[in-house]
Amino acid sequence: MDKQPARWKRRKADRPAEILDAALDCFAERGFAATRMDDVAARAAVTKGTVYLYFKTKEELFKALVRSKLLPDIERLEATASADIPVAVLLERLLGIWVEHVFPSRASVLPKLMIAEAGNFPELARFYLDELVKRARGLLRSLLRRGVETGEFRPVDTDHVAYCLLSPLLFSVLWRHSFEPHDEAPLDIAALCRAHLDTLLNGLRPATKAARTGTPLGVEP
Amino acid sequence: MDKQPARWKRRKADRPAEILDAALDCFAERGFAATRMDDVAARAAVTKGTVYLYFKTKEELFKALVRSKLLPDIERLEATASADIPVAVLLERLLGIWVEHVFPSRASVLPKLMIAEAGNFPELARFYLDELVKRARGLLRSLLRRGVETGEFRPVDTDHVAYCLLSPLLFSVLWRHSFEPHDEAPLDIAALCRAHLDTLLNGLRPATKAARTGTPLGVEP
Amino acid sequence: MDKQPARWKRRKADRPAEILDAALDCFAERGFAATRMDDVAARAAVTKGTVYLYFKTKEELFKALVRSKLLPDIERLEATASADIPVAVLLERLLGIWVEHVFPSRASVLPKLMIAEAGNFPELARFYLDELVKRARGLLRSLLRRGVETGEFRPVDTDHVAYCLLSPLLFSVLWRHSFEPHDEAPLDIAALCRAHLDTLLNGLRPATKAARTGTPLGVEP
Amino acid sequence: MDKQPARWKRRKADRPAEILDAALDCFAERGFAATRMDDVAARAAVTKGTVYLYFKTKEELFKALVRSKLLPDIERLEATASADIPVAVLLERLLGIWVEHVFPSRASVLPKLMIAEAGNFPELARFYLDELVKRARGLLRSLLRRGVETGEFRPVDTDHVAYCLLSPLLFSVLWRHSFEPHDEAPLDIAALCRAHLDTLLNGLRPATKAARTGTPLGVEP
DNA sequence: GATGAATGAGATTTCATTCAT
DNA sequence: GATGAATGAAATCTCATTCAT
Repeated sequence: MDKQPARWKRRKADRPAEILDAALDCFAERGFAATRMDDVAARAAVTKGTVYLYFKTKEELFKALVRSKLLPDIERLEATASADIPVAVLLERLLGIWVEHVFPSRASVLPKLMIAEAGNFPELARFYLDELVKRARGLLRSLLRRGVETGEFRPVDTDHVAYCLLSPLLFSVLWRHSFEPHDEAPLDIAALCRAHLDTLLNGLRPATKAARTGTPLGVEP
Repeated sequence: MDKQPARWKRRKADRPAEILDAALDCFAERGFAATRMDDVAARAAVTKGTVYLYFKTKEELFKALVRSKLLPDIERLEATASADIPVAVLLERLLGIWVEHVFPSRASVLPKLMIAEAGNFPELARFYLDELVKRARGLLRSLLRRGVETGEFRPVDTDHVAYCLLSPLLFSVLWRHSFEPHDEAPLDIAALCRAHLDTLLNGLRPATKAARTGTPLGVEP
Repeated sequence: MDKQPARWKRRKADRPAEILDAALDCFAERGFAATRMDDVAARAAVTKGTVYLYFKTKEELFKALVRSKLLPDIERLEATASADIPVAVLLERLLGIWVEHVFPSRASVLPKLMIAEAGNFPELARFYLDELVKRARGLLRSLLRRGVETGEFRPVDTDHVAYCLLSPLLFSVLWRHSFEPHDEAPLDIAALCRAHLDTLLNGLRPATKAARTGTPLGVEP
Repeated sequence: MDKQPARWKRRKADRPAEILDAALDCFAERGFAATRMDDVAARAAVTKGTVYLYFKTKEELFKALVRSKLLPDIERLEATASADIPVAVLLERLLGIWVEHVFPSRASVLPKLMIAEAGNFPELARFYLDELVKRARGLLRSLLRRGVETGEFRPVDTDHVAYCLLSPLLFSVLWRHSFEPHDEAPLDIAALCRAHLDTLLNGLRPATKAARTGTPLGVEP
């Protein structure tokens, strides 16, 4: 009577998605451990009990979050990379997607969360490694190999150059969700990617006759 | 008589350092939140009360840990970088230090911890940013600028290339403490640094006449 | 079309009974507190809401269960006991009913439940005491008194011998629902009742001259 | 400052025993499930945290309680039963101990608790069965067998008569902790044991010539 | 009548922190 | 200085109960 006036209003099938969104925000702000289920519930505008209605434990919530937010991105990147055009152009497009869509999305905290919590969630770490990291790594490696095979790039250790290709991208999202808020100026992600692409493609360009006379590493013995 | 004989009156002056070492291990394994003060105390072979004797709170312990473990490394790098030799050689040395000393040290978890907890420890994040990140960033930027000024490198956006230079190094320690244990093969840090240096120095090499006729980014407009 | 066709419009009148049966099973397996309304609903193949449609609270469900399952048994026993034949024969029949019908029935957990929860359900305890225990106790007492009055039994403290008569029967159902599953062999309820009846009737047989010369308790002073 | 005036007063090694006593009281009153750890803590005059300092979970507390309170009683009974005197005298003594020490003790709720919770604590049920029930059962069986062997008792199914011997004793403690508080008059445990012993010993007395002419069960076929 | 999404009070359990010894 | 028993606030998770549909 003097109780709640009007609960049970909504009855959506997207309650789980709403909760996942709320969880993403909370985990992004405070990390996994420091986020309370109450926080998630409050941000999703439901009660704690409702969260538990859809996710059996906090760990399951975290896992569901990681699982649900990742595959779209990697699939988009994979689709882009399958086009039959020069590798350099593909790389430019991939970095463009990163600048335009990956970096700005709220889901870009997930790599940080995964790195931080991999030790505490071995099963999830393996999932993330298999479904995301290895696919991305394989994608970059195959692009680099293709470039080398077609003569677009000079021969390099493609396995490890793939990490070099990836690292600044990973760095950008980590930085954004850790130190950027405390730094004087925000990271210019477009400039970073431009500089990265510029340096890398130059670094991979096949040696010309003239260039070949220089020392490979630019270091005099 | 039934007590410990005065065998190991351990040097009391070392207690704090021992506790910090224990804390480093614990935080490395489980992260900040999941580490209990009991864990730290047990690993330091003291009681919880003793930990509190030296560190007022768990947060203070974390801060002291981060503060105490960082400066040696950055100072070593700064010292190395101040030598008056070609920048390429300096970079090679820096990466050598990374491979030999930074990467293998237990303290290499700290970047991961800091990235994970920056949001929860603003004050510490600022300290880490000022005393470590900015110094490292400045160091790399000044090296790159010197390379450009002396003509050793072609003109580039040194501010952002500095991040590209740093990223694979950061990646290596993050990887080591997150996914490496779940991956098939361990990361070959030496190979990574070799590939990184190779690509980067090539990418920074001033354009020769022949090279200059190619498209800068290797991309046809 | 995508709903259930009107196949099994189950008789609505049976719902409460079905729920009570489900509740009996659940309470039997886990006890009152450890049984969730979800369990009961699931076993009755309805939803939780339906259970609440018929039973206002979990306590009411428990009370209704106890109330509904008991009277048939006691009434059967009372009917049997009213026959005008020797008490010894009556007792034999009563124990036969116990062996054949009471012990094997699912409702034989109820005494255990009542003993366990009497403290938490005073009102129900009083109901059970009045409607069941006292009636059973009165029945046994009157049988014993009749036996004494007719000279079939020797004079004894019928009030307390009634408890002795009852105890092994109670024991049998308690045992069945507590330790029997962990014991090596199941309880042979028929043998138990045979031994009980044998000992008791012998113990109640009027002393003969020869016997009377022995010490009453078989104990030499 | 305006905090607690004087905690940390006591420092006893018997804290665990105090908590067990408190738990016994609480479980006795409300059963296992309905007892909150707060209740136990409050009755032991400590805080919840202290209870968890000594007992890892509520289940462990229950197990420790059962384990700690039982062996003394059974050992006392076993010691008594080992005396080399007529079995009838021994039984009289055993029932005397029951009346004087077992029945009145607070620990006499434990059988009720064990019966109620055996289903939820299989491991504990097995412990109780092995360490208590089987020992008691074995003790009674061997006494009865000895009586039969020495000719003090007539030949009977000792295995099942043992249950008949035990049942009224078990009944007494169950009754005390379930329905007695709701019944008009308390159970006269001494009278019950007297009646039990009287009936049983008479029932076991070897048949005399005169008695042997009667029907064994007092029932005409 | 039946449903089941949602609630919210309350239970167990954890752990950083304190302080008498 | 060192200890460790004790605390108490807070977090996770459960579940009896409600009520719009």
